[in-house]
Amino acid sequence: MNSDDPAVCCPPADDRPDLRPVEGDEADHELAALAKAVGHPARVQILRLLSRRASCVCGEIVDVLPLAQSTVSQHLKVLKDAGLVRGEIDGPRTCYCLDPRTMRRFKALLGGL
Amino acid sequence: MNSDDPAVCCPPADDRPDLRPVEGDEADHELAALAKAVGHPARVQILRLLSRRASCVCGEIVDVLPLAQSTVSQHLKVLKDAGLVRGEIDGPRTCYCLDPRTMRRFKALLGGL
DNA sequence: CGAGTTCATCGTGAAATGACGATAAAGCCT
DNA sequence: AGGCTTTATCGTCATTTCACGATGAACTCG
Repeated sequence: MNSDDPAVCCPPADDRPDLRPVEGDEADHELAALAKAVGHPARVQILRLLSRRASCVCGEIVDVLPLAQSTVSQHLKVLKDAGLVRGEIDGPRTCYCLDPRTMRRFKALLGGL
Repeated sequence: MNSDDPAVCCPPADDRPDLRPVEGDEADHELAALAKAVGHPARVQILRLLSRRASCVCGEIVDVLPLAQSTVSQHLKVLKDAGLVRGEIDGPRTCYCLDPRTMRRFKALLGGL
């Protein structure tokens, strides 16, 4: 097997179109949930960090943010539950990256109003 | 004076460019605050309502949403404090409308990541 | 003036959020 | 195996949010 993947956690990009509507009750709740997840400065910082480094970071986030490790982990969970971020276990650590599909969806929903 | 303005509350559109950066600590907090304001289904519904009707609504929002009047007023205050919505007193009622400038800013900030 | 609207604000209680330290789980290295 | 690192989860506490009814302020109209 090719054991020389340094940080293979981010999916290889998904360009399939998203056919879900950007209006209606469903879309409203979806948008609210995504916005809520982003509605905290620390989480915005995490997202920006992940968008900068194409490569996925893990515990470096803890070093950058002025927060306790458990707090950062909580924020990562919020982002992961919202689908904005993916986490892949890589040995003893976890590798995080943006989910570009959900990011696009968020922008589309916001654009819908 | 021209007293025949039916609902003159929305500003006449502002096309001036927004020169503020879309990155950095300031932008992070700005984005978080905007997202937080949008992070509730009722508030998304209000925004959508206002984006539909070019004309500004006021207490019609209360009729549409399944919430008490005071609750709707609270949500409107959140949106207003975030700058996403403008309210103009028009006689005994208040006329609300989107602030397209802030909406654009929100989309620009989100686009920045 | 006085009654009736319309909306904002206050006070309150239940629930969610944000932060932390402590602890547990899972993997690496010698 | 044993120790070390890394991360997730738990329990807790303080704060914020959400929803409501009640009250108050401002305006219109008879």
